[in-house]
Amino acid sequence: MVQVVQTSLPTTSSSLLDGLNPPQREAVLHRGPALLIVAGAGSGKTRVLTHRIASLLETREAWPSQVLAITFTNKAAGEMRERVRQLVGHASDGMWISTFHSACVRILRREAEVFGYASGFTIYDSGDTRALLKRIIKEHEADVLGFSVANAGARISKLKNELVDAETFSREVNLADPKEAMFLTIFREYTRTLQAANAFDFDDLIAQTVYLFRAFPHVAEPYRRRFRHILVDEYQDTNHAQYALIRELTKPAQNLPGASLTVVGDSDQSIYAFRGADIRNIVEFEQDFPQARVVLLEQNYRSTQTILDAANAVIANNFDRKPKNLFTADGPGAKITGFTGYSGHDEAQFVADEIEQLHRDGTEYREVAVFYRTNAQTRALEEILIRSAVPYRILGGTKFYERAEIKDAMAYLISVANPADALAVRRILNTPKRGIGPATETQLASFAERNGITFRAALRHAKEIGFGPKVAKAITDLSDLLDEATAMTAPPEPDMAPIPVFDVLKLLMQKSGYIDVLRASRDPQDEARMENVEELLAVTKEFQRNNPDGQLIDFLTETALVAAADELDDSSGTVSLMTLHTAKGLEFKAVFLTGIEEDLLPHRMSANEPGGAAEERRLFYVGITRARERLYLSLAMTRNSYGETSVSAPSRFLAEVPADLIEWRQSPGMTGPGAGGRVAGSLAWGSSSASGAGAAAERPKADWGANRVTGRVRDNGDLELAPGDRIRHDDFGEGRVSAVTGVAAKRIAEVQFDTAGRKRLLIKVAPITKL
DNA sequence: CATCCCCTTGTTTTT
DNA sequence: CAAGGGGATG
Repeated sequence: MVQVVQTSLPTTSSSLLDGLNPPQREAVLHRGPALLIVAGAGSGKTRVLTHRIASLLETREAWPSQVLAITFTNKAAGEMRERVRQLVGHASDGMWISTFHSACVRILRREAEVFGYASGFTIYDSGDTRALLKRIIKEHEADVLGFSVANAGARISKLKNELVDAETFSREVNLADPKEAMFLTIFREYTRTLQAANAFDFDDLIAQTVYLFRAFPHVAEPYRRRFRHILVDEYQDTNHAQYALIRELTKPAQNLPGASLTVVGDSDQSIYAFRGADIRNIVEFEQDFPQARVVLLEQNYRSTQTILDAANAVIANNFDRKPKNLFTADGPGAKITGFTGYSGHDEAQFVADEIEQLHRDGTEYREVAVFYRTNAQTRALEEILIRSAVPYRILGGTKFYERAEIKDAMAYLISVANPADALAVRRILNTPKRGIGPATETQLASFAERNGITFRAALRHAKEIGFGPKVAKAITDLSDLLDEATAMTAPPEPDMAPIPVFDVLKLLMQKSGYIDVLRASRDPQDEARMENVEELLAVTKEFQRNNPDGQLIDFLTETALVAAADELDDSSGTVSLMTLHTAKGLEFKAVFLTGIEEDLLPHRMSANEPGGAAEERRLFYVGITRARERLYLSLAMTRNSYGETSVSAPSRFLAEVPADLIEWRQSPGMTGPGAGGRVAGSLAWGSSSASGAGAAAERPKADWGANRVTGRVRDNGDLELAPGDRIRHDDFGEGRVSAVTGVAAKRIAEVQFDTAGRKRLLIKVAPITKL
């Protein structure tokens, strides 16, 4: 096919192509309806995408406003915007560079009225969804049929990602099956409640946008006309709803061909099947878009060849994939370090010690990351990192916005922004305690239902319902407070500027008595809660600084859509801990992959599912390819879970890493007789590990025997230590203090142990005694 | 209506 | 081992 368009346009300047390899250049320069960039890990895809956008602008093929770029996380979006700005200056401001979810919220807020929603809708997070489902399941006693919040929620989510809503489902369901009938009831009620609350859950954001475009073509039309160039990153992780959205947006508009679509992805990094990601979206891209061009990026600019060799060898075990081989022009680099601990704590101690070694050798803490398969594994790591005085940060996990006090504060704001949201109002009804119990709540709810008004509105009628004077006053006070806050956000005079979110939240927290209750409490945990509320206030201030015109609803949108990886602060001088899933798209100089054991990686829940093991292998692959220079693989012989210690076995994936790439500090084969007793027999290895075990056997056993670590935590109060003091450590034996740094609770002793080497210990919590 | 205590229950990843 | 629910008590 002749690309007439291309030759008639000015060409992209050489500066945009400088330093790009031939396939990268092709990916920047190709013009046509559809382009698939198969980008292996670390192959410079962000560079290609940003240069492609800059090229489109430079040749005047596109206005900034015609560009829609979709990334996986807000952090990635911010990064891309920044890099585009460096290339084209403030022209980047007019582009939409965001996640699927943010883009859809933006569209929905604009168009909500078209299909019966108000623009101030609430976004329900997984916690809200859980609470709602819990209530519905309890109400219908659905638990006796085997329904749980988890399984019902997962199923609803799955259906929504397939664009099946409750009514569509009702047409295909077999009502003779009581379980199916019950599920339909749950699904319907869940949908109905969300609708009544003027709320969308995460899945709705995508699915409802698709529905909106399909049901109201005149709404879709302006978006189709506007976005002429659509670019989607991490395409391998799109689900059906997201795919459908892209299809809707790339449909021809009146007198206009469909937008040009560029997708970037790597099917070897598809790790979100559980969330509905459909690997077929990328595998069948060429059938979907018959005129598609495919460009392959295989040269890696991130990792050493050793790391790439390991990654290539592991992923080669997945069948039905297109062969792909990552390579680098840089050297082989250091070998991969392997370590087998006796326990999760022992493994964690290895990680802590090794991080300290890296740090002494000049690697900054923020260049180091520790990955794991499940959040539960953070416990042991945290304990030891604290004790070893290694500064760290956990991404994801119990997130800031999931803490009860933060959810409370947010519920106050939501009650103001979206009075239809009964869940939010009910949450704050008796928080802080004002003597309004479940009975009162039920009465309010039924009053609202009888009179066809919202729960929020029912609060204004407390006197008519006939509560006692105390209860009625409590309700009226709350209602008045919410009214006062509402008036602040939506001033009666149109030319008056709305009051900043900070002041609204402060008013709500003060007048509701929330802050007073926390302050008066003797519970030490409430002190932390107080600090969290203050931190949230600081967040609102920061928000106002970044968005001078930002409304309450914008603040709520932003906070509802923060992802784990968004929290990563590159300037922080701390080690990053995160799950393998969160690690996608990131890179670090040194990476620790922990818990490389059967039942953990691959996880036992997915090992038996069809395609499960392959996806877990991709997860391992993603982890490996995050490392630039140093990669560590560790596992433990025993692991504590649910109060019990169980024996674990090395992951099948470990044997897929060529043995000559790993230098075992302590291999699974070595943790045998004398150390782990009978356990060793169950850890028998394939032949591939034999040489690894041999190489590491040079180290004296006593050395790592001293590294066995227990999981107790203690408090030494203000034990005084000075250089020269002799101490005894429960795990490391005796040693001499060589230095003391830090102050108060953060004093750190550097100790030269007689057998266990040099360690840094947080004096307050380390299991030590002065001799 | 609030608080305390016992019991059950659950074991993956998340926008 | 944890958190969360349910029941009994103040």
